[in-house]
Amino acid sequence: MAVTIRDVARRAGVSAMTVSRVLNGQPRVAEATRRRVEAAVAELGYVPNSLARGLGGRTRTVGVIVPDIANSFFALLVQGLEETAWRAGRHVILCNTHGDLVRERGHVEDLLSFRVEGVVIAPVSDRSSPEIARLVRDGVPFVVVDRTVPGRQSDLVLGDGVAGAMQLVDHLLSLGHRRIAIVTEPADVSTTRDRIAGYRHALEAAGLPFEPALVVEASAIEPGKTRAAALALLSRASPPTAVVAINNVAAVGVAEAARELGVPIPERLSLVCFDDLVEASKLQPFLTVLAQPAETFGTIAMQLLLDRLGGRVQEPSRTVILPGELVVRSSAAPPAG
Amino acid sequence: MAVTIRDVARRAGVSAMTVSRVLNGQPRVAEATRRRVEAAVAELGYVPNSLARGLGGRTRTVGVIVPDIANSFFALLVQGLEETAWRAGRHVILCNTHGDLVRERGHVEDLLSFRVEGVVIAPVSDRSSPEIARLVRDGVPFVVVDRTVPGRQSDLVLGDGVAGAMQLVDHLLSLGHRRIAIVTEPADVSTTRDRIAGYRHALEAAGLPFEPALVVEASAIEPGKTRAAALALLSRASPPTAVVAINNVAAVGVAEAARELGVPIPERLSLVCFDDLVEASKLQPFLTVLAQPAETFGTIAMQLLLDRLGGRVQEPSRTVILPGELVVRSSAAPPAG
DNA sequence: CTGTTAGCGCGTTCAT
DNA sequence: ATGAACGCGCTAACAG
Repeated sequence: MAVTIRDVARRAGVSAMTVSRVLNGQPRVAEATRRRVEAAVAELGYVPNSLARGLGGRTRTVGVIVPDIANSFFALLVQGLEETAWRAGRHVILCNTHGDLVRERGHVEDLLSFRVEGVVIAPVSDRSSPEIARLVRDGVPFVVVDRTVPGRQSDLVLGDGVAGAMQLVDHLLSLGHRRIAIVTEPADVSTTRDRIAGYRHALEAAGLPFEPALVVEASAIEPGKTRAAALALLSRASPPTAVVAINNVAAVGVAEAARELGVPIPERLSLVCFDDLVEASKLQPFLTVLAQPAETFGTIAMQLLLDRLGGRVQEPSRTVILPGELVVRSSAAPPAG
Repeated sequence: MAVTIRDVARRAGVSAMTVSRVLNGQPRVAEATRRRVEAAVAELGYVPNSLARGLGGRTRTVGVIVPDIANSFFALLVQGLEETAWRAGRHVILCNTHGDLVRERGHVEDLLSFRVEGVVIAPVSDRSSPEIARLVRDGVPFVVVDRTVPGRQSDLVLGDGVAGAMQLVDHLLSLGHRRIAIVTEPADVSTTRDRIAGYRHALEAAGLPFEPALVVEASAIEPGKTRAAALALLSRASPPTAVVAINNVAAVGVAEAARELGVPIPERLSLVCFDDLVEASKLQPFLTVLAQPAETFGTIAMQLLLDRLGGRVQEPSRTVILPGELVVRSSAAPPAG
């Protein structure tokens, strides 16, 4: 069916070996022969079989595992990853876990079976550890992004959750807020813990108590949960005057709940969050955020992986912490009354 | 290095063939043998080599080519594609073209070289035709989404650009607008033409002239172009009272330009567009849009492809037109004065 | 029920 | 400068 290297060889009147040499740009081929082969390749529309190639050598393929490609943070991340991989002649096998550990495990196995040269993974949670272990065991280089996994040494690309949360909280404090809640995700994700830690630290540094009752758990996977949590939070007897949302999904949930309850933002509730909503912000600058360079997360993560594939790395592991940027818009204002 | 089927065979005291049979769940294997093999597989952490498998048979791999993964429409599309592929035991090789024909061509070749079983492509433009031809020639099944390509018969999943634009324009007309512009993209994309056609048709049906001067070309690839075009449009002596943006990117560009010029929306300019900005709309319901079921585009496109791979399709090609939904929010209002 | 043979398409020896 | 032979890991086809 498909045309093989032998078909090309026959057509050009040479051996398969010579065709292979031409294809791989090896030196010891007569110019005339090279031309004939190239002509044959073009005429036959020959495309080398990457599988056969990969069987013996490198597959020029990398795996990418993310929890939610529809989330703009991860979409941008993937964009950066794909772009960088492509520039290096690699292709990306994309795996979406939907935050499901079982699916993540399956995807790791599958990527292994495709003999990807490496993997970039934004793990589901701390419990992704066994999946990661699989990669270590098989000696497949990998880079972890956005969240860490306990007990695994690896290249890492992260945002600074502690510093970011502090900036956000400090901003709210400077506006005069004293009752600041945080709407989080499950604490088995390192990013969540870091951000909560920063939130707490900023509060305490300002001489304010850390009140566990103001830490409310939402979920990017179950949108209903976020809405319910936010609704409950805002309906309390003494609701917070400001909310730090742990990411854009949570922020959207809080905004929806506030609207539902007729609580205007920022007049009666200030709202800030991690991750910019790029399109929304251009449409109507509104949300005050700690913007993270999502696409850069991707380009750097892939670059770290490529470095390792190229064998030009001595360190056992490298960590890159990308600073976020506080972008002040109008969703946070001084508290009422 | 990696453990092979032979290692497993040795460990289980059987032949490679028997291991293969167990792995593929074939019937003619003694229960006891099966257990031993399964044990060996587990102990060795064996993962079958998909490349070797693919060399002889199916690769369980499909290619996905989109112009811009960072655009929420395509991110959702990809989400639908990946999810459906995964359910069918297939993996996705993701290719982002950035609207670049050269890159698209390269990607098609690469996907062919990986021997993907099929391809889902949102082509760059009409000029993607030769790339598509390549797929036809190699007999690789494919589905075209979101935009057509001239002269190519294939499965197709599209929105209804004509009807959608008519709904949008009718909405503006019903609000009393008579001077309605459309900010488009290059006309070598079928989707653009369809939407312009619908815009024109709705205008003429209302007895209004179609004025070429009110058709302004922007670009999702070059953001600067959109801004410049919108700026020029709104600065005219007699500017439009309403704008139909051909997609979310264009809408954002128009909103930015309006803000820059101090033109409030919807008070002095009504703005509507194709494609919802889901997060933005939940955050603050604002933009009146013709929402398209982006993720469904993906699930259906992949389903069409899988049907074809399964050989359970007789028709040479099938077309699915997905209706959009007019979602009225607050970015369009009756014209001033 | 299980093993042997052969070949998928390519690159890597080692010759010539 | 070019070619022949072998092997990568797996499975279909054919024994036994």
